Amino acid sequence: MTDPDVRASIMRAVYEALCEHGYTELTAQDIADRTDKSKSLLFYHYDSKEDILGDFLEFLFERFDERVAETRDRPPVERLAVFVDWFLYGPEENDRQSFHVAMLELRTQAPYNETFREKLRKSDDQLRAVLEEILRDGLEAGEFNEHDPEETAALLIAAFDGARIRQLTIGRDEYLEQVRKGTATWVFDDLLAEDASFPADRDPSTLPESDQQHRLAADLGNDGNGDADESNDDEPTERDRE
Amino acid sequence: MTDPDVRASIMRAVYEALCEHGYTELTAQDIADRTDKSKSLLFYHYDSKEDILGDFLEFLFERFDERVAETRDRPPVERLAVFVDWFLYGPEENDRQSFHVAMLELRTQAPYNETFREKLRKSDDQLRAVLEEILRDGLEAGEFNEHDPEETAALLIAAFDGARIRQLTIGRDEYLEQVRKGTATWVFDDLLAEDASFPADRDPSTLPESDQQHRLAADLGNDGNGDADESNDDEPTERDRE
Amino acid sequence: MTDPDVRASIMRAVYEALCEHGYTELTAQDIADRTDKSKSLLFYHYDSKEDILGDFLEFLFERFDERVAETRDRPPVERLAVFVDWFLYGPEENDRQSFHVAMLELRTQAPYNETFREKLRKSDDQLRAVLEEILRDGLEAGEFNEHDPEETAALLIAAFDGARIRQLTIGRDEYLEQVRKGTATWVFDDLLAEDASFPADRDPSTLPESDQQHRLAADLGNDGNGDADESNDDEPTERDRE
Amino acid sequence: MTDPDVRASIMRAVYEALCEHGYTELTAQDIADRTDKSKSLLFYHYDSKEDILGDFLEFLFERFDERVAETRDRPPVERLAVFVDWFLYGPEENDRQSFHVAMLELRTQAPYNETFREKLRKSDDQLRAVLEEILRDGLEAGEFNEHDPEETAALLIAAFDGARIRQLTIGRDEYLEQVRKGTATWVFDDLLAEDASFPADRDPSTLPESDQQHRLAADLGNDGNGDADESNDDEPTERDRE
DNA sequence: GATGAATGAGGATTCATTCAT
DNA sequence: CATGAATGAATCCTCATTCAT
Repeated sequence: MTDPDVRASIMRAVYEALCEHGYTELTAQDIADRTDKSKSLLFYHYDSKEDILGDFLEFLFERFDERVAETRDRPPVERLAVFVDWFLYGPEENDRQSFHVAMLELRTQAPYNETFREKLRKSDDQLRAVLEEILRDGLEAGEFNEHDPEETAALLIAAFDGARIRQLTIGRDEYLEQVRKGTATWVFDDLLAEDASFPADRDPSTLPESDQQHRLAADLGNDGNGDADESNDDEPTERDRE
Repeated sequence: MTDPDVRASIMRAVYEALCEHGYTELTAQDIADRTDKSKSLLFYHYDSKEDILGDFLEFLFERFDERVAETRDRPPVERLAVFVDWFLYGPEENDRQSFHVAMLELRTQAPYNETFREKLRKSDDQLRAVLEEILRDGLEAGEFNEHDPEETAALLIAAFDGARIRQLTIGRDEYLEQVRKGTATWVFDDLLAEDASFPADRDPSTLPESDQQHRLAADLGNDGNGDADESNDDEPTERDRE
Repeated sequence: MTDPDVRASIMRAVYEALCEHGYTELTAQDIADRTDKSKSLLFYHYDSKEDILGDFLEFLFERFDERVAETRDRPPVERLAVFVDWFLYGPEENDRQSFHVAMLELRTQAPYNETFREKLRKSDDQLRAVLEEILRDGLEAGEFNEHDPEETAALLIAAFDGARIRQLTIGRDEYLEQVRKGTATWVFDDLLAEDASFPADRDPSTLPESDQQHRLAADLGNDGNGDADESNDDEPTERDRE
Repeated sequence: MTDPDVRASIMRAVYEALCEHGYTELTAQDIADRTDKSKSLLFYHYDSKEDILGDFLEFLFERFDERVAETRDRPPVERLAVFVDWFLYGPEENDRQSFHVAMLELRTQAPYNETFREKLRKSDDQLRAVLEEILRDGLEAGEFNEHDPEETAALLIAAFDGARIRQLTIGRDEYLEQVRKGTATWVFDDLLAEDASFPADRDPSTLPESDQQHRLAADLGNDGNGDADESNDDEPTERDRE
């Protein structure tokens, strides 16, 4: 796998195929179908289907890396708010749920798959590191009250992840809002120095234009608003079955 | 499906097969193999493999129902501690990880499966109801400070679930302890009236003898320490592949 | 199989199951479902599914026998007209097509099944014998011109059967009318003595009230107008798949 | 399915499998076994077993098309005689009965199968068109007396088809001769202008060397006298059961 | 007689992966 | 590089038939 263009086109195909079929129902053919190349070629570039997905995780990780740096110059409170919104609501509110569902499926394969596990660990480490950095910066800047950044980061990430997962799997969208309010009540209100306050209600208009995942979609060469199913609410999208 | 014994034996087979193969790799044959009956019989009792798993979720739900009542007579603070320990650590510390991993796989299929979704929703509703009940009881008993039980329950469950999921998928056991401490710091310390305090460190010896999931194992007719893989730590168990 | 009531109820179940599922898709369960007894009992009374169908053919044959006698006292020309209408249009015009389609499927199994073959031969022999009898009676009565009854009977039955089959299989209803007119033109017009004439157009109102197959339905204990699909024309009924 | 050779080899395998197993008992494996390829390959080229059979009907239709043209330059009376012989007796007298039985089974599935129905209709339309053409040509050439070609064609085809079906299913070979004589008596003797006469007895020696179905066999790449069962008379061949 | 339970022997279809060209 | 063709190993599910009660 030398040619970055070929890789990019495969990665994009994987992304789209995951959105439409989910991970469990994903076939090599599904990926090839979203490429202008043949299925056989996939196995020329990769040793196995698993290998392709492994590289996809790597690809995601690389993109994430690039994006994180971009928010480094913002003040800690703002970065924290962006982080919360990004994690809890993802791109375009409920958009791309199907992709996140597929990623969730993939995550559940990590216990059985060394490669997946390793990549997801790197990703987890990095995610916590970013949040810890924000918290530490806030401490140093005197914007946050004294606390243990590591412990707090772990709690917040667990809470956000848990909320997102329940929303994605059982379609309970209200979870997101409840958990957001819960973190505001129990954590942020105490975390922020007395003069500051975490926005009680989420106001999307204050968000920076291009958040992380918009960028992911852009990187993948689509508009982040492709032909994948996006509807949601009470009835999660049925898997696309050919 | 009239005979409860037959159902029980199938449910147990499903449990064991899930532990050994995970959900994604689970075949009807795997289930039958853990029964003294033939594969065809499964389809005599159930319409499809999916149907079997659906009933398994129902079965789990029924057991859970029965167990919850048993802790009702304890004081709220104790119930809360039991709840946290049960959720975060599950039975026998790291035991039966493989089962929980499989359940996690199954949960990720809910977006594609109406039946799974519905059962998991019932389960989620009940779980939150139990925690809210504990919180409300504590408020009424004056053991807890004023707070919004619904919001708090949602936050705690999300955090516990998220921690467990990360531990299960990427094998980061320290997540559990970090999140436990985080909730103690940010939530429980404020929640409990001044004279009470949430145990800073978890001490298994103080736990009541038979917690929920020991009971599940017992219900399923095994010792909760069966032949399923149990090793964990840094390297999650590889799926048992025939 | 001693009890005639049991046999009758099974025969009726076979009839209904054939109407709804066709022969190829017919299962022992389908038959049992239309009985108030269990599937196992079928195999108590019969050695095999094939055996059941064999007895069903026998049953049909017995009914047919009884019916034929009833028209014996009519004049030959009238009997001939009834025969043609009965054969070409069956009961209630296009009704019970599904049954006849199933019987056609069954007939095609005769080459592989000694029992079926034998019963169908008996049935064929009898059918030709009846027509020959009519033709011979007409000859003797001077109502028909000189001809070879055996040869004519064979031709007519082949033509009627072929027309019916094409109508049933490819849904070309016009075949029936064309063949009826064809036989009138080429056979009946020459067959009938100069003073008589075969009705050029078929007029159902002149038919005797209860023709053969109404009786079959009645014998089977239903109204000959059950819940089986009856629609037809250009698009033959799709098989009922549970 | 681009390669015509592959298609041809599959079509031939279908033909042979149909001869040996009949339609009802035909499995994908039976077809693959008569190929030098694997069963999976069938599903690479076709979507389903049904799809294969659908294409087989199409294939037959194409062959038939080609053959019809070849007799176009003969005089109407001769074409009529060839038509009758071909239809009533098929290739090599009683040869390939098993194939025709299988086709009959397939025809009875048309009511349940849109694709089969459509192809069989095309085939039926063409068959009648050919006969009507012969009759019309004979009228124009003054070789046939005045009549309605459409009506006559329908009658003849119904009679021939009905005769063939009865012969195939119940093994009454005499039907063929009787119906042939019947048509001669009632139709052809009147149809032909006074100076001509339809051959009273069938004399195979006068038939043109290569009739239609010899050609089919040849097209299919075998000698028309393959290893399929051919015995007949009173006891139709038992289906070949593995 | 009657039945619920049980099963063996398929049978259609899928899919990751390989290979000749 | 690229691909169409090819396949082995599964996998779910069906169903006639049997059997213990």
